[in-house]
Amino acid sequence: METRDLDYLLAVDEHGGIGKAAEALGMSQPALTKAIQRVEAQTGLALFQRTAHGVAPTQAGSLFLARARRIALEYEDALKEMRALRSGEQGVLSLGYSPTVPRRSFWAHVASC
Amino acid sequence: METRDLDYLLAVDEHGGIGKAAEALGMSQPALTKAIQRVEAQTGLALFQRTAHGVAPTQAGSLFLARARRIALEYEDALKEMRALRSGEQGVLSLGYSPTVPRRSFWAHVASC
DNA sequence: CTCGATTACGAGCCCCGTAAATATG
DNA sequence: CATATTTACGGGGCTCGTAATCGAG
Repeated sequence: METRDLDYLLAVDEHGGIGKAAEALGMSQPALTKAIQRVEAQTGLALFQRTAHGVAPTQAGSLFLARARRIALEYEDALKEMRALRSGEQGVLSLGYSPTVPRRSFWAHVASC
Repeated sequence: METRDLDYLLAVDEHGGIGKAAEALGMSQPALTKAIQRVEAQTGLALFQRTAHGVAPTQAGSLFLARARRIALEYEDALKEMRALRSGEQGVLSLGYSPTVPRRSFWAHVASC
């Protein structure tokens, strides 16, 4: 499964239709149709019910969409964290302690950072 | 990003080396090398430090691995839930209530399921 | 009638395998 | 020395676009 597929699912759910979602995603309707079918094949269940005015999540679809939202968010968070590390906004603070170092000079050193 | 890539990362971390991980994954070592580089390109950071005896996670790598573990688990959980739904082990229980239905016959009906 | 599904075709990309040479700690 | 990286080559699969047609609520 690709993270892109999660966005596809969420877009279809948001727009309530494959055609509209495809337009919003900047892709063709047949491509998105196939993408959704791909995911449904991987889960082994119909995730959307096709109606005359578009699509609506099935019960299984609702459950999977909830998980998809969660996973998509955590993936984005992971990338954000990496971006933060990259731009130096955030770092990993490591504190080492050795009994041979006087506590006073240790904290003085920390403070000077 | 593909979920497969998460497994690649975790395997490399587990085995402490790209060569060994590649063997465990049943793929070639150059392919896994490129896969890791792919992920590192997407995160914009080096996730593993190359040593003489294999590789070790960098600080950024440790952070990303933790998130990767979490996401991989949640993805598996999502698939498991779908599998459970599919095989009827689990379902979505919906209870509807209408004042016009006598409570006694309602519960009698539920019990008969 | 509206929207999704399907078909057919092809283009392009991506991932991987193999094999050998190179770099690094 | 062991391990990872790089290079070159090719195969295979997957994803998408287009265009047109079919199917169903």
